[in-house]
Amino acid sequence: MLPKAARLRNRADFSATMRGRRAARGAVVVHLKQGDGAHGARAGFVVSKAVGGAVVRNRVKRRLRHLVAERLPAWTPGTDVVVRALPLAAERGYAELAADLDAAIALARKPRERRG
RNA sequence: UGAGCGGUCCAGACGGUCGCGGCUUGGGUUUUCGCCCUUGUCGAGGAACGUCCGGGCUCCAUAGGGCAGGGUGGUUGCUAACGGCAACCCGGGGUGACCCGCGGGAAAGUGCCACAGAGAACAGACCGCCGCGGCUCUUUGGGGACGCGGUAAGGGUGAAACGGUGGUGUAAGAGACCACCAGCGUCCCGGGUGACCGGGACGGCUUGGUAAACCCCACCCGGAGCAAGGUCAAAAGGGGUCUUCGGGCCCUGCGCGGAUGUUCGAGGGCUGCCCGCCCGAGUCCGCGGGUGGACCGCACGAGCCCGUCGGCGACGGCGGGCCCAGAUGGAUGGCCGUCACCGGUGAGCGGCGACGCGAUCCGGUCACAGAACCCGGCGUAUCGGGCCGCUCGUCCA
RNA sequence: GCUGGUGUGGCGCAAUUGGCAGCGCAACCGCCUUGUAAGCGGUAGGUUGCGGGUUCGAGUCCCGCCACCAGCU
Repeated sequence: MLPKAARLRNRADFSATMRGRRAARGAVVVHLKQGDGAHGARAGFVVSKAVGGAVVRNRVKRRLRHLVAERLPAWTPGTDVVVRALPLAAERGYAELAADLDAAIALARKPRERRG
């Protein structure tokens, strides 16, 4: 899973990352912010009460942590990511969550064309 | 063999692999903090849940008195304590094993009892029954409506109608009187620690329900909560002093403004009021600012397991063994295999049949649910399974 | 961790000391209008969040749950 150093651990880091690029796919919303590279890539998770009880929330969080841990080494240092789970995530299996996460990250990384 | 009652235990198992958190062995690196590799070990529940009670612990003063307020409510025990548990008593349910009960007081007082009904709380004459009176009808037996009075045995209303049955009595009736029964009160005898139980004597013939209405009685209750509380660090500003004017050292612990106060005592603590007591030089309001970190508390405890003794039991004594989560954006997990279990499929086998057994393959691991200071309970949620004891019925011997 | 509140027709709200569960809007039907709206008349719609208990009788009183909302530290 994720060692302590690879996790976002305070409110300031979270809100900074949340202000970055956002993309949603399936059951997850990904916030991505490219930092200066002073530290390695880091990730944080937000699973609200709307997703379910404590057992469900923990299960969703653990699956997401495993998924992110597999992908984290590929990211450039300084990348901060916050993964938010939507209520739909409670019914998603491991493979489905993986697909959602990959799609959302790809979308967030792609330079978005300016609208309007 | 069918139906049921009570209790108790489990909460998929094993292996592989990749990981996470705590403690730890050895090594590397680094001025330290730390980081990396490595060794070993531990890592969710019976409800961890809801937060309905009780305690430990910490601070408030060592936790005081009275009133108010709140809680509990059969008895005897168990316990650190409880609103919990055990046994027993009483009442109710069940053929039974057994289950259910906020189960003190209604002759201390106050309140309430809608609608219906004649009358609803020191009762009450609507119908009926009975007597008397005049009137009237008459087939001369008697009938009818009316008035006055008697009557609580019958009808009807209601959740509830002021004891029940039988007799005496009477115009008809009535505890008016009598016998038995039920119930109440007082006293006595026996049993039990006690709630209470069994028996007897006497007394008015009889007193409704509601206290989860106010209330009375007995007993219990100080407040807040680990964000308790403590240690350290950091911080802005102010004052003093030295100065080579760069700054150094010491004290205080944010600054500014306002109000009030220093044995003529503010303010605070003991939740509200009174008393009593204690601390006592600050306290309150407005505006603006700083830090919002680390460690301790924090996991050896009313601890768990085994044996034995006492007790009907809850539980307790003794002996031995064991160490068993400690995170802080919050660890305890992901994937794979085998077995087991469950659901589906149903080759085939047994049987006249209903049906039973069941290869193979597919899917699932699951119900309720996640520690956050710690315990004892209660309540609630829940897929199933194992074991023990007991009851009632049926069949066979 | 602690504390308080709410739950009643589809929606918003009432209900005196416990005594027939109501009101407005909405819905449906009819009238009015050339038609619609407004207006008028009528109709239906309720496990009072759930489960127990006290009582003759519970939306109301007591106990236990469920959901939602708010506050304090």
